[in-house]
Amino acid sequence: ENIFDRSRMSPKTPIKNEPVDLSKQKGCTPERNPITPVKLADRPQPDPWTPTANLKMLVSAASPDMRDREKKKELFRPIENSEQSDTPESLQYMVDDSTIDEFEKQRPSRKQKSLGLLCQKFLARYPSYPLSTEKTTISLDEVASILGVERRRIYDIVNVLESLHLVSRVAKNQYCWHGRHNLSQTLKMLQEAGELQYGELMNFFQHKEQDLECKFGERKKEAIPNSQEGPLLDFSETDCTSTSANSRKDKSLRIMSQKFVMLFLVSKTKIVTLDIAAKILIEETQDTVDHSKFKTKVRRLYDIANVLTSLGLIKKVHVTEERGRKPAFKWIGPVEFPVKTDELRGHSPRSDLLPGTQRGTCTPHPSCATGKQKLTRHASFNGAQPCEGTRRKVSSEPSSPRQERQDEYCSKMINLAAVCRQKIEEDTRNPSTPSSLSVLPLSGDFDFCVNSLPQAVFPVVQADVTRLSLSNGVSSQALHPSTPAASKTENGKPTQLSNQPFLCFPSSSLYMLCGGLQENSLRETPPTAGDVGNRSAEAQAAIPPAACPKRSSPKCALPSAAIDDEEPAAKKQNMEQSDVPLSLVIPKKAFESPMTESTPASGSTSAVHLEAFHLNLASPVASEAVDKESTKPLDSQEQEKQSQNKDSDELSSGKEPSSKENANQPFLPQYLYVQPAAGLNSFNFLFSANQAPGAISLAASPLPSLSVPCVMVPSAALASFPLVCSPAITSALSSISDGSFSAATSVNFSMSGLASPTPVFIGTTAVVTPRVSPAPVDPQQPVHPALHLSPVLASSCGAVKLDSPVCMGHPVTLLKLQQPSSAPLTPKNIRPARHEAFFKTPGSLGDPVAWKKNEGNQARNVSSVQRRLEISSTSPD
DNA sequence: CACTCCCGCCAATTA
DNA sequence: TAATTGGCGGGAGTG
Repeated sequence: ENIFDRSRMSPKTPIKNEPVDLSKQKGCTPERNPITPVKLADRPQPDPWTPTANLKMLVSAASPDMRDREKKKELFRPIENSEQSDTPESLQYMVDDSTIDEFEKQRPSRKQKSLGLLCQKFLARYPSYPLSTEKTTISLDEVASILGVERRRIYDIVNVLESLHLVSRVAKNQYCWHGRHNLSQTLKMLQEAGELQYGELMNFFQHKEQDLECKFGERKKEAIPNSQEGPLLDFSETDCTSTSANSRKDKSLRIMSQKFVMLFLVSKTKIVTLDIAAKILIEETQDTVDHSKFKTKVRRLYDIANVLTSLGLIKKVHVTEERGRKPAFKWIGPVEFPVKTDELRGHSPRSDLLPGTQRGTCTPHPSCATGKQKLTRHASFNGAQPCEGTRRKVSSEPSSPRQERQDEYCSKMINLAAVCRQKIEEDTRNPSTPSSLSVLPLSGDFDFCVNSLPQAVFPVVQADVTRLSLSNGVSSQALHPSTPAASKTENGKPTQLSNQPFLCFPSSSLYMLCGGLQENSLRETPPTAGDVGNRSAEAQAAIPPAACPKRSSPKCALPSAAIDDEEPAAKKQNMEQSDVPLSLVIPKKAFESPMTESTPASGSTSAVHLEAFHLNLASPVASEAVDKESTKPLDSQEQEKQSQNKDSDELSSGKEPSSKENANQPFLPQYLYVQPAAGLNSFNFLFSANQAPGAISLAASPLPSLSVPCVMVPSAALASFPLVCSPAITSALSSISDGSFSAATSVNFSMSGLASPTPVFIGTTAVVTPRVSPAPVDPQQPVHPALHLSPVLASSCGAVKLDSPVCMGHPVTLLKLQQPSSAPLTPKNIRPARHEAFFKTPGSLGDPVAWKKNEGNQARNVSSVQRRLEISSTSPD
């Protein structure tokens, strides 16, 4: 077919331009008709083709011509005419009608030009299972010319293939064809990553939102995983990548592709709707909600889907949901992979992944590959590991297993986040307000916020968690006395507070993210504690400075009340100190009851979910932690630091900000709050901006980062509100909820009214310890555990204030807080630098090492997830 | 009209 | 600086 087309087309114009021109020309082209007779089949019947055969044909035929043509295109255009004219066309031209029709046919219909088809052609050129020994190099230029397409299109294909390790980039314009040998491994990795992440979420969701689940469940699940996935992938693979280009690549098709695939692998149904996937991806990316972004994401997903379809991994289907029929894709590729994890992590993954990529260049790769590299890479590694680095990071290779672990944790975190987002999104959608996120005026900021949150938070969190025990908690404190945390603690809030992890609230759909705001630091908090921290916060803030305010305002609402009350003073102080944890919340009361209540009463589902969640997390975490530790000592440290930072940040940010003054408050914590409008099924998330930083810090391991403190609240519950986290409480909590949790404890939250519903609370920090504890030493491990969620009931106390008002109202609000304060909080180890960089903006930092990554990531915010991941990974020192 | 998604501008990166 | 990559979104093709 192609050939035909080519013959016709190619002669004329190579590719693009033609359409229009062609039309005219086409008229001319008639000649082709003669020629094309064959063509008939071409367009219309894509399927039929045999990829290879056609390809070959095309190639053979086209290649020569095509190449030239493309290049010539422009030239040709003019020429085309001539050419065409040359041919009988002119005559035909006359003929027009008939000819024209043919043209049309011939004319490359859109379908013919589709990326999927192009991909098939591309794939046809290479053996699915090339001899392991030999490597086939692919020249982009050559392929482009052969296939008669713009190079740009080839990039689209190659990027997706690269994400699956079917090819790897060797050098400029040069890719190495690996074939599908590694595909299963790659898929395993992705699946694992996805599962880890989303698994928890899944459970969580499932329990709670069964309803949603029905429809959404899958989605959510998927979504969750996705989010995680992204990161995971990123981490593992990205590490390198991230380093180099956080910015662009984060959003890259490559990453999106991996995430997308992860979703499928995670999904029970194996069906992923585009919208869900888009949402998920956006989340990760942080982008947000904008409709435009959504559209863009969808476009990209189509691009990816076309390639995956060509690979025979998915097929288009339609899913009928509430809203109606939605386009979706079903996974038709392999579902089970034998070794998955082990291999992946152990070696196979890498080998597979890497290998695939191949970069033989990077011998070192493995090491490099590992997540950390990125981080380190930046700084130290760059030089050291050129391999990948040189490459571009290739993208994602799955590099190291370790990373994966981290990733897992992270992913979990992420998943949660993702879930939240999804919910949010859903809510938004459903509800009247489509884009909840967008809702916030902050959009820009918003993005940041979001990004930051997720990214920073999650990743960070994980790392921390794993390594540190969440936040603060235990590990950090215990483990790292030296850490800032302690100091903070003194201030008033225990370190733990600062750490705070997550809170999950049952009901409604709010999402709050809290971050420390720069402002805080600015304003009030003098950087005392940790300049760095502050800075970091600032940095973050900086990025979106504008945003901050915005957010703050919105958010303010929420927490503010509660926060204000409590915190104000304390908070500020804390902030200064750096802590501030989640004061937002409130709650002392909560403590008490919460735990208990939560567990039992609360409920219900949510509680359960949470718990489950915890469990899940914990286990993985722990393992990961261990692994990581073993593997990466650095990371752990970093993580710790991060965690600390986070904690502090979180805490600080958490509270205050929101409530009161939002933006400017002394410290505003940054929160990201999202309300789901509609029905949210809800989750509410509360993140503290602070965390992000922390998270960032984590970077060390790519993964890790659960530490982030987040609070998720179910929308429903929100109404009541509830949650608060107070450091103090934490302890209580810990005891209450799970043991695990308690230890860490930092988290506290109380839910007020909601109790019943299910407030869930997840605290990273606190929890950690206990379970993990064993490994206390390694903070990391503990950390994971930390994540646990503990459901808490909140009493209605203070918490309510916070949220309810504000939160509830808006569909979504994100606040980004940067919270500098936090940094201060836990200054610990954290390197200031990072934070700064981290926060700062992307560019600014120049920091060395970690920064880079972090910065990059952050800077970009955009790509939130990835970056986060990256960031986290970065940490290493 | 909605869904797809091609096309290619142009920014980010790299050489 | 030039070339390579690749994000992004307009807007056209398709149903």
